[in-house]
Amino acid sequence: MSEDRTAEIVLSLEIDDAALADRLAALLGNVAGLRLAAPGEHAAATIIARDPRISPADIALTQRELDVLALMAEGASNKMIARQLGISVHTVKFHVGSLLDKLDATGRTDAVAHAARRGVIEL
Amino acid sequence: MSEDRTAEIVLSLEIDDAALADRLAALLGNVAGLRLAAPGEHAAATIIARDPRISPADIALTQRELDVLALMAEGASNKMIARQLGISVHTVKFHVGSLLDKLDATGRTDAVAHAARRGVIEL
DNA sequence: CCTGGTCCTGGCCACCCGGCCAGTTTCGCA
DNA sequence: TGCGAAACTGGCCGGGTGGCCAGGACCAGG
Repeated sequence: MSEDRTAEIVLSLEIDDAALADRLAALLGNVAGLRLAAPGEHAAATIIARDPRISPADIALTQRELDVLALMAEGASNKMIARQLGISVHTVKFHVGSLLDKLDATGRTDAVAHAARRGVIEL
Repeated sequence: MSEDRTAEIVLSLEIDDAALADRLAALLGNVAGLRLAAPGEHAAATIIARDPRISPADIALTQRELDVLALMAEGASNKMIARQLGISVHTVKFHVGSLLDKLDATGRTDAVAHAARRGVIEL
């Protein structure tokens, strides 16, 4: 294998908070067996800390809306969703309409993108 | 400020490679000033290492297809994309068709989801 | 020179989507 | 015991979507 288990583990940092980044860099710089990545260098793992103020509001979606949303993210049509959930196409469209409303989206593609951005669903 | 610069930094791990996770946990466990998060505990930062085998192949998309894809991810309709790029709706549909083909998607929503999963676009 | 790839355009058509109207049941909460 | 929220269903319809056919222009490489 190309993996050398004696090699240093290379870590890259993606941290919004500069103070936190400095503290982490200082701490990790003294640990034997791992190393911070040089700019552009491929890292085995990345340490991420995003500004939490960006995504505080998780939208209030009902269970059924979450079901529909998940299938939408899989690219399923209203008809397929209806079959999958054992409900009529009209009901699916009803839930999709609610989702477009709550997610402030103009269409199902936009809805999935918004939901993914806000962490409501995982792609 | 609410930040206590003497407190430990809490890190959580999201690593697909179990061996790598073990090595990192062992290394970081002995570092004074930081600590690994308990399950469910809020962490100041997250160490992420996704299985690279999942997204090795960045699909070969033409520049125009990337343009169309980006606008699709914004929820734009074919008509809006056409206006935005200064081309006809037919041409947009042509590129969308190519995208559906290359991304192995059944529809525009699926295409955006696949593209996001493979890192072709950023939501 | 000719082939292949990309980009562009047109028409046609079945189907899907989203918004509108209307109604039902079930449930928990005041 | 009402009352609203959630879930579900129906019909209707304009516009959007995706698949198919066809074509032309441009440019790099064989």
